[in-house]
Amino acid sequence: LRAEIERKLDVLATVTITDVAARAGLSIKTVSRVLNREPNVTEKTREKVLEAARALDYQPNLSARSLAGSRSFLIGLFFDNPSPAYINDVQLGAVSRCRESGYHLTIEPVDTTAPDLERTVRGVISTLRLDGVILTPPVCDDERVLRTLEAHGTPFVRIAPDLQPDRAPRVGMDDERAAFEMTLNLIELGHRRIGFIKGHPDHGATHLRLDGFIRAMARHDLTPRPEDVMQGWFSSQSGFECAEAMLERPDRPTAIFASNDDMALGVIASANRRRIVVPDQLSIAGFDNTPAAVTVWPHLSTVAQPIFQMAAAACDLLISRAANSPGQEGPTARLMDFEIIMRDSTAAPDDG
Amino acid sequence: LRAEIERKLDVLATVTITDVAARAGLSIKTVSRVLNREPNVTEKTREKVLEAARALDYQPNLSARSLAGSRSFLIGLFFDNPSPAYINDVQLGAVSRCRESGYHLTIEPVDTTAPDLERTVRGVISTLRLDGVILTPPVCDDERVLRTLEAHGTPFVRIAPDLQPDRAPRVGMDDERAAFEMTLNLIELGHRRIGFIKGHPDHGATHLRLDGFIRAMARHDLTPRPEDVMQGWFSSQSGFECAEAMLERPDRPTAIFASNDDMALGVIASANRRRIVVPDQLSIAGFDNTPAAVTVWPHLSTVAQPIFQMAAAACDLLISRAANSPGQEGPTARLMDFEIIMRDSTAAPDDG
DNA sequence: CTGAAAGCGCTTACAG
DNA sequence: CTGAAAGCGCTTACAG
Repeated sequence: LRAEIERKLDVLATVTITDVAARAGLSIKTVSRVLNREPNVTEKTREKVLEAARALDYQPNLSARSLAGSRSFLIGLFFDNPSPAYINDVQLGAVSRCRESGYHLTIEPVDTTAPDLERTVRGVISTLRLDGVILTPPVCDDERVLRTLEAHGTPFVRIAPDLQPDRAPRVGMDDERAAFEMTLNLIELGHRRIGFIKGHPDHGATHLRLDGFIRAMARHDLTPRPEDVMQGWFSSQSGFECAEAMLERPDRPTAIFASNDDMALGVIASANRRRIVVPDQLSIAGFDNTPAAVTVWPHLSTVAQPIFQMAAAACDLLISRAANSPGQEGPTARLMDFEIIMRDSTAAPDDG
Repeated sequence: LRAEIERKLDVLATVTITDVAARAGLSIKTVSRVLNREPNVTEKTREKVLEAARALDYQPNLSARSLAGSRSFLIGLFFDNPSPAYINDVQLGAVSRCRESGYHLTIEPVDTTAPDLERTVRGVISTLRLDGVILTPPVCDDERVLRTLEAHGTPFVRIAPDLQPDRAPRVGMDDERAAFEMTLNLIELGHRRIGFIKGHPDHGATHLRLDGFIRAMARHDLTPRPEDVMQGWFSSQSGFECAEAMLERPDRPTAIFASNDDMALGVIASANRRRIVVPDQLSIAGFDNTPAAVTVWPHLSTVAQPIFQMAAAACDLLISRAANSPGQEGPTARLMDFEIIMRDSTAAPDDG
C-alpha cells in the first residue's frame, strides 16, 4: 500500500487504465470501451469514465494498445531526395490528420537507389507494425517498395504517382489541366511565342505538363517552335541553361513557362544576368509555388499544388481503413484542386 | 499443429522471438540476450541464435519491447514554423543515427503560440513514451516545453538554443566566430564599407552574428556607420527593404552581409532590380547555405551550418543516454564546425 | 450493458 | 552461462 502511494506521488508515475477503472468504480474493459468509442455503454457510465480519465490526466500507452490490438497508431512516411519544401508540406498535412485521430507519424527517408531498399522497408514495417504508409515521388513509383508493402499487407497511399495509377489508392492533382490553364493565362496576356522547359523525363508530371501546354497553344492555333521547347531536369541549373539558349536568339520568346519553380528561378537568373527586364521584356511562369517563388525579384507566377491537402487526404484514407476492417476495398483516387497564382513575373508583352 | 503450419505459410505471419528460440533450440530469454547484446552468452550460442533469426528474417516487435522494457526506441522531433530546408537537414541527420541503433523518429510539428502547447507535448511524450526529444529553434527556447519535458523526466537535447545554454544538453555552432570569419573574408577582399542586416531580435543568433561582424570590423579598425547596420527579420522581404534603403544612397556600401540567406536573396533581388551588377558593383554574403543559395544568380557566398551533424550528434546523446542508466549526467554542450563558402556573389570592390 | 480471463511479444528480476 | 515465471498495459474473444 505504501509502495502504491509512493508510486502515485512519483513524478514519473504513469496512470494506467487500471487507475482510471478504479477511480470510476468500473472494470478496465468498460474504460477501454468508452475510450475506443465502442457501442453499448450507458451515457452515465461513459461520463464516469471520462471524468475519471480527465481527473487523472490519463494517456493510454500506445505500445500496450498496439501489442494487444490490431493497430499501432503509427503512420509511416517514406520519401527520398525530396524538395524540402514539398516534404515539409506533406508532413504538416499528414500530421494534421494524425493528431485528430490519435495517430503519430514516423518518417523514413530512404534511398531508392540503395540495393537494400527492400530490406529497409521490410524492417521498418514489421518492427513498427505501421497501420499505413504514405509514399511520395519517387518512392511511390518504386516497384520494390510497392511489392514489399503489398506482400506484407501494409495499406499504403501514393501521392502523385507517375506509374500504374490504379494499382493502389492515390491522391494527386491534374497536372495537365494546371499547365493548360497557366498557358492559357499567358496567351490571354498577349503572348504568342511562348517557350517551354520540360522537366525530368522520368517523372510522369513532366509529360502531363507538356501536354497541357501544347493543348492550350493548339486551342489558340499556336504551334510552339521546336527550339522553344527545351529539355530541362527540374534543377535551377538546367532552367538557367535552357534560358541562356533561348534568350540568346534574336527572335526569343516573349514568355517562358518552366515546368517547375526551380527551373523558373534559373530563367529569372539568366534574365537578370542578361539585363532583360522581367516582366516587361520577358514573362516567366513556374510550377509548384515553392517558398523561393516569393524570394526572387520579381515574384514568380506559378501553380500552387495542394500538397498539404493531398497529404491530409492520404492520411485520411489510411486511418479510416485501419479503423474499419483491414479492408479489401478497391483502389481509390482523389484529385485535388490546384491554384494558378499570377504574381509579378508575368505581364503583357512589350509589343502586345 | 495444422493451424501452426498454416500460420507459418500465411503472408501476414509474423515471426516472434518464440519462433527464433524454437529453431535455435534455446529459450526466448537467451534469444533476447543475444539480440540485446547482453553479456554472458557463449559464442556458439550467440551464433545459433543469430543464424535462426536470420533464417526466419526475424524482426522484433517494437511495441512488445517497449511495453516490457524501459525503452520505446522512439525519438521525437519537435519543431515549429521552420525553414523547410533546415528541418529537412535536421530530420536526415537524426534519422541517420536512429537507423544505426534501431530507433525511429516521430515528428511533432507544434505551434509555440498555441495555448494548449503544454497539453500537446504532455500527450505526445506519455502516449509514445519517447526515449528522447530533439528540440529545434524556437521550440528549444519555449519555457513551457522545457518545463513539461523536465517534469516528465523525458531526456531532451536542444539544437542551437538562444537562452539558458546550460539548462540542458545542447548542440550548436559558434555563430559569432562564423560571422567574424565571413566579415574578415569581405575585408580581405578589399571592402571597407560593409553593410550588415540584422536578423529577428528574438533569436539569439541574431546578436551573436552582429557581434562577430563588429569584432571583425574592429580588428581592422573599421567602424560600421549606423545607417549601414539595419534591422531585418530574417525574411527575404525584410532583406529586400533594407537593401533598397542602403543601395539608394550615393555612398552605398560596397558589400552587404545579410545575417541569413533569405535576407541575402532579398538583397540580390534589390540589386537586380536596380541594375547593380553583383559582384562587380556590390558583394553580397549570406548565412545558412540554404538550397536557394545556388538557385539565384549569382550564386551566394554564405556560411554553411552543420545542421545534419548537429542533429546526428543530438540523436547520439539521446540514444546513448537511453541505452545506459536514465542518467543524471550533467548538461553537455557540443559545438560543431561551420564552413565559409565563397561563391560568385562576392569579389573585390570595383575600386579595390 | 458490463466484466473476468487470456494473451499480444517481449524484458525484468530471479533461480539454478 | 541458461531458463522458467511474472508482468508491462492494453484489447480480443467470450460469458453473463
